[in-house]
Formats: sequence, C-alpha cells, structure tokens
Amino acid sequence: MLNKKYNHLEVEENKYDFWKDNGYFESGDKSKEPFTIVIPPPNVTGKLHLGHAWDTTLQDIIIRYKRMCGYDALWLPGMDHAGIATQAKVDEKLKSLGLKPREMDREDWLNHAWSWKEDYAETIRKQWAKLGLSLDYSKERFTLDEGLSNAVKHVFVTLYNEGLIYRGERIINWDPEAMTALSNEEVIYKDVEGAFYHLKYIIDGTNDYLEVATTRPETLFGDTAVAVNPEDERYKHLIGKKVVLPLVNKKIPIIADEHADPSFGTGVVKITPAHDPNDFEVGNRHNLERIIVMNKDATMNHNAGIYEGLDRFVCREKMLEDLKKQDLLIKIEKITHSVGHSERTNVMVEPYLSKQWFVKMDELSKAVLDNQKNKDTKVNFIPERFEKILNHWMEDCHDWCISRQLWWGHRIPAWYKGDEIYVGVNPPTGDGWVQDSDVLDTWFSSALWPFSTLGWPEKTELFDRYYPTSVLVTGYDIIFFWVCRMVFQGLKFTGKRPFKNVLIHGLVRDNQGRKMSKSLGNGIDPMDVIEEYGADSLRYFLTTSSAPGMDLRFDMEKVKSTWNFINKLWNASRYVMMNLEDFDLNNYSIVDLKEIDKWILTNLNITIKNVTKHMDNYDFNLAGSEIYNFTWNYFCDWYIELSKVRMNDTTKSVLIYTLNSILKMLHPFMPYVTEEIYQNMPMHEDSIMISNYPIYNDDFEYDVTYTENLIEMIKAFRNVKTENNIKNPILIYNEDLNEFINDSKDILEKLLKLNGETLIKSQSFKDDDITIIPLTLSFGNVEIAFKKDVNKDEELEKLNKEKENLEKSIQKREKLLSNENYVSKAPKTVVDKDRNQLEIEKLKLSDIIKQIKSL
RNA sequence: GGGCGAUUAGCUCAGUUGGUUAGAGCACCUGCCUUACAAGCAGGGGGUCGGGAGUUCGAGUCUCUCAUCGCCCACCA
Repeated sequence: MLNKKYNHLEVEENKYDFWKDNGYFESGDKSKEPFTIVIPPPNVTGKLHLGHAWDTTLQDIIIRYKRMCGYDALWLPGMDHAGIATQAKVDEKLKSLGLKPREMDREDWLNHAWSWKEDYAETIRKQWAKLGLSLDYSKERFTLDEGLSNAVKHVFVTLYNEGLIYRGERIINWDPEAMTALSNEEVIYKDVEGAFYHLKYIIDGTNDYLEVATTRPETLFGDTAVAVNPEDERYKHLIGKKVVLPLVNKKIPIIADEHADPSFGTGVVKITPAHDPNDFEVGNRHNLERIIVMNKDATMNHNAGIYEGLDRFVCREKMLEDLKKQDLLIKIEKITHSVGHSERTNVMVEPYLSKQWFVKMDELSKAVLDNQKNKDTKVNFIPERFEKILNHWMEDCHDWCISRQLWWGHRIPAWYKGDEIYVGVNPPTGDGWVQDSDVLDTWFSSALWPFSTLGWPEKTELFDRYYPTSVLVTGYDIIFFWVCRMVFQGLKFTGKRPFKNVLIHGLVRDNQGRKMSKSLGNGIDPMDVIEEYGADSLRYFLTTSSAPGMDLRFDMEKVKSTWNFINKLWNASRYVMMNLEDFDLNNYSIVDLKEIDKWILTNLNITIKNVTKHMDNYDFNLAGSEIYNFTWNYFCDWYIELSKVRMNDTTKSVLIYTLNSILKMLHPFMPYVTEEIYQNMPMHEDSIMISNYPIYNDDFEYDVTYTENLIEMIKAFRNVKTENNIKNPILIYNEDLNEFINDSKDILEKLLKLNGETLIKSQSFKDDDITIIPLTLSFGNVEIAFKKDVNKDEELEKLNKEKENLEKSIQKREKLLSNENYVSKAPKTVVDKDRNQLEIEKLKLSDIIKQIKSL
C-alpha cells in the first residue's frame, strides 16, 4: 500500500540502482528490432545544467518508450574530453595550487588532467542517475578511449592519404590566452567599442599622403602594401608608386586589388598578409611578403622594433602617441564593431599566420548536400526547418582548421624528420622522428561519435547491429558545428547517415526569457529542482512545456503544478488500492462491462491512440497533455466518482486496467513515481520499465451515449444550482426520461446530493411557491425546482445575456446552413453537427424565453 | 546583406492535413474540510489569435504585406 502522502524523495530513492542492477538498462536482445540513441557526450568540465537535463530527458523518454514498445533499445552513454575547455579548467586548478601548468612536463600535466576527468565523469554519472536516465553503462565511451582514438587516427590518416587533410600556412584565429589556433566556429563575434585610426601614409617622393583607416594600427609593422581599387579614379595614377610606412619608414607599394572597396572609408586599405585573412589572399595574388609582428601571447615581436615585447594593446597606445608626434595621425573615429572572441577563454582572437592542419571541405560537404536530396537516406530534422541550417552551412564552408596547440586531446598522427613527413596510424620505424606536438580539435573526434562508440573502424557486432543510429537529440545551437560534422564524416566513412532523425530542441531560459549564464548568475541547478520537487516533476515539466524546436522558459510554478499532478495520480492510485484490498484477482475480468466501464475504457482507448501517435512524432507536449487530461478529467473526475456508486469486481478490474495503462503511458515521463505505484498494484511484472506499452484496440470502442448523457445532466444541474445559488434543488423529470433516471438514480443521488424527496417525477410534484428552471439537454428535458429566493434583476440580466448569445449563434448557424456552397462542399459530418447544434440551441432559446417571462 | 523564429486570456505556453462558440497551467471570482486528494472538489469570468489585404462555403491555421521583438550566418581595412 502506498503511503498517505506523496513524498518524491522517498519515491525516487533506490529505484535507479534497482533498475541498473537488474540489467534493465542494457541492450542486446537479438530477438528484437534494435533502436539506438547515442548521447551527445557532455564535456568533462563541470556539472550538468538544465539544458543537459532537458536534452537527456527527451532521450530517456524516447528510449523508455521504445523499450516498452518491444525494441532492443540501446542508449549509449559517454563523455567528451572537450580539449580546450578542459585544458583551461585544469590549468586554472593547477594555478590555484601554485603550479605553473605550461612549465610542467606534458606527461605530468596529462596525469592531472586524467584525474580531473575521472572526478567530473563521476559527478556526471551521479547526475544522470538522479535524473533517472536509462543508459546502458556497459557500453559507456569516452572520446579519448583507445578505441575512439584509433578511429580518430584512422580517419586522419585516410583523409590525409586522399588529400583531404593538408598542412599549410594560413591565417587562422589565434587565441593568445590558450595559445592555440581555433576554428571559425570557436570564435564568437561581439560588438565592442573600438575606433578607426586614420593614418597618413606619405606617398614616396611627395608631401602628399594616402589616408588609411585601420582598427588595428599595431599590425602596420606587417604591412607590405596598400591597396586601392583598380577602378577607383581617385587613385589610378598612384598604382605602382610607393608609400612610406609610418614609424617604420619602409617603402611599400601601392597595388590595385578588387579587395579595396572604393565606397568604404577612404578606399585605401593597408595590406597585412600575416594578420588578416583578406590581406592574406591579396598577398597571394600579388606575391607579397608575409611579416608576422606578434608572438604567440600577442606581445609584439622584433618586427615591431622599439615596441618589441609590449602587449598588442599597450603597443597600440604607445605608437599612437608617437604617430601623433610625427603628425601622421589624422583622427580617431570611435566606432562599434564586432570583434572575434575565443569561445572558451573569451579573449580577443588575433587573425594570425600559422602553419596548421586543415580538412578540405568542398568534397565532403558536397556529399552531404547530395545525400539530403535523397529522401530515403537523408537526415530528417524534427522540426523540418532546421535542415536549412545543415544545408546552409554545407553550401558555404571554409576548410576546417583541426590542429590545436594543446596537450589535452588526440595527438596528431604525423611525425617529422627534417623535411620528411610521415603520417600513419602507427609510429614510424627508425630513429630521429619527432611527432607533431599538436592535438586535434575536439570536434574532430566528436564528429565520429555515432560510429566510433560502436567499435568502428573494427568490424564489430555492435556497429553492424546498431548503426545507423535511430535518432539524435540535440539543441539547435550546435547543429552547425557538431551535427553537420557527424553527417559528413558518417557519410564519408560508413557510407550511411549517422542517424535517421535529428530531434531538435531549443535553449532553456530563465523566467524572464534571458539565456541562463554564469555572468548573469541566473542559472538553476537541476539537482536543486530535483531536491525540491523530484526528478519526475522536473522531467515532465521540461518535456511537455514547449513545442519541438522552441525555447523553454524555466518556471518553478509549472514544476510545482506538475508535482500537483503527480500528487493527484498518487491519491487516485491510493483510492484504487484501497478498493482492492479485498479483491480476489481470480475475479479479474473486463468482459462483462457496465455502461460506465465502457465509457472509461473507450476514452482510454482513444487516449492510447492519440498518445501513441504523438510519441511516435516526438510531440511530447501533446502526448503529455493528452495523458494529463485523461487522467485528471476523465479517470479522476468521473470514473472514480462513478465507481464509488457502482463498485463491483468488474469496476475493480477496470480500475486496475485503466490505472495500469495510465502508469505505463506516464512512465517515460515520470519513471520513478510510476514504478512506485506500479509495484504496489496487485498485478504487475518485475518492473514497469520492462512492461508492454498500452496498445490501441478496436474492440474497445463502445457506444458510450448513456454515460455521456449522464455527465451532461450532472454538469448542467450543477451549473444551474451554483449559478442561481440554489440551496435545496429538486430535480423533476418527465415520463420520457423515466428509464434513464431509474437507471441512474444511485449515481444522481450521490453526485448531485439528491434523495427520494428531491429527485422526483413531474406528476408527483406539487408546490406553488416555487421557481422552475427548465434544463434542455441533448437527449431530453428536466426541470430544477427550488424555493424562490433569487435576485430578479441579476437573474434577468444573466438570462438576457444568454439569450443574446444564443440568438447570435443561431443566426450565424442558420446563415451558414442556408449557404449552398457550405452544405455541398463541407464534409457531411461537419454539416450534420451544425444542424444538430442548431436544433439544441433553438430549444434552449425557447426555454430561456419561458424563464424570462416567468420572472 | 542573407536566413529563421515569435506575436493567441493578466502571466507562461499549446493548438495535428483549414471545419461546432480557440484550449491548458498559473493567477482571479463564488461556494464547499463530500470517507483518494483543501497541494483538493464544484461552478464561473476573461481572448475581435500583432495590423492590413487576399484565397476559400469556412482562416489562429494557407498566400502577400507591414510592424515589433528575438536568434543564426555573412561582412565589417
């Protein structure tokens, strides 16, 4: 028997271990069809936030649902080493211990990092457990595992041998804090207050000058030309001449290049090939020298002359003073412009010439675009609109910089000896080879996640059975740097899409609609919510409060109202169990049904049908409200109340059957409480999570008119009673409802608090000092009689308003039904409904008119 | 510059291929401690679905347009 009070802390204790220890989370039943999800691996940099809770709960709902539907459901857990993010955190920790991470031995540092990883992995597993996620831990993976590392090497070497990975000097985004290259996707552009510094570049041999505007004057030490547009009449005559580089006093050429936009600024642009991607291209076209002027920590190098050693921003201030002294600074124009910042360290990135490894993208991305045109093999996005992000990114993508000057990650499988280079899965033989010290971008290994976790490139049973995976669940914010990469690597290396479907969700926001962030301090720890309201409440809230692909505003009140719903379910279950205490299970039968049983079973059946459809479409909000509505408004409000009057063994059987079905449909959303109640039911298997999901059954569609009529009468009666503030109403019925009332007497007396004196036939009613209100029902008429004590004016006002509404509605409907176009074109069922409704409304109107007259 | 989303009750949000008088939760009003549940029960009020035009017998839903808010991508010497 259940405790008197629902206590989420008690209910959620120990159940996770029970499931896990019994192996219910593990996949591998070969007699079933496989269904696979691989978890988007969380970074081992910290705790899970509400976004993770949402993302993983969606997956758990899908996997629990599919498991109950008879699939061999594999949900593969794992974590991501998260290169730069983790390295930054580990460094921070080491610094706080007084150590200097960059001066440590690489192996020592890695030992620290691994122990950090173990700590955080354990924290994350505990949080997964709190959330109730049915992950198959026997197959857990980590991106730096041996197997996954082999996959990474295999992919690198293969792409290298095919010419799709190359090493080259390019302008990359340089993070001077982490001192590593970044990919374009790791750079976040933010609007900052800056300035255009307008400088004089004296034209050689004249007193005249070109006005050049720059936002980064410190790069002028690397200028090797100034460019003007070849069509720009203002400067045509100067092309081929030289200017004197300020402060450096070096002569550099004036060149003509399309890059210079005559309509922007002065139309003259300084060319710094080693510090700007556009200038790099210009430099290539004109064969210009590339002069690097900064060190890796963004201090100036020897090319900056007297400014050598200064930080770039200090140097800027210093040289501006000097330029001013030499009258070479025309003006400083304050502007707001967007500047790239490192996603991880948040410092301004420097475009920087550097030798890095790149993935050549055109061939790989074209394969994705081609595949998306094939409806049988494409990756399907839910909602569909997100496919555009994939396509858009694939249509316009630059080569991918994959080398990182970090220690935490997959070491690049390339070795150098003098000018020789060797790339291979295994180290080269012979002496003198030195391995590339860089590691690969984290996303390089994440891109392989759906198949590397299943044992690829080895031929494994796991891979053969579970790949391609069924669905990937992730937020729209990482479609373009993760989902895209998994798709192109999946197609390239397995020949198949890595997942059939991608279910996209939005971001969790705070109750004011702001993004949750550390700086705002508005983050909410899911573990705190679980403590207060339970994982079941949190899960149901997260997965039913928004439509697919939309953002979610976190609202504690809604979590609380979910708790109330669970409490309602809990109490309804207690009612069912109380009535089963003396029930002999041998008498269980749902064959010889009473009217009310047919009604609830029919509605249950419809609910199952709708819920199944919504679950299959990933419309969890719709599925959730369908179950909520059935549970509260059908089962609790009506069937349980009716059962109090008509309790017998069939009723008890139907109570068991219906509650069991509700529990099963709710289980994916709220695993803990449904398990608790289920285990306390007289008929159950070892666990609800391995029971069968309810199935829609055609045989359960009964004629439920009687119960619907009953409910209609009860509602109408209560309405009139309350609206008119009637203390002691009498329900009067005519001969035509004799049979119906006689069949329902017990129910009406109980639910309407009537008795033999107040539920009477019209001919036996005699009293003059009484008011009669007629009740028009869809199946007949009754009257309510009561002592006259109402406020006439109020009553009249109410009746007139009702009359007006009815007249409007009748008019509208008559007009509609007299429209031949409507009658001939609209479906017959719709038209019939209107006709019926019109008849009822007319009857009601005449009643109202009668009442108004009688007042 | 390109793309996407949002705009529905006081608040937060649903609304399936167009089809009765547009729904839920919270909040609000009235009456109830009825033996599963007062974290509850019964009843109720509240919306010209951002503006305008169009298609249609019929539009919250489809088309066009305008407005406001938000997001993504690109550019930014």
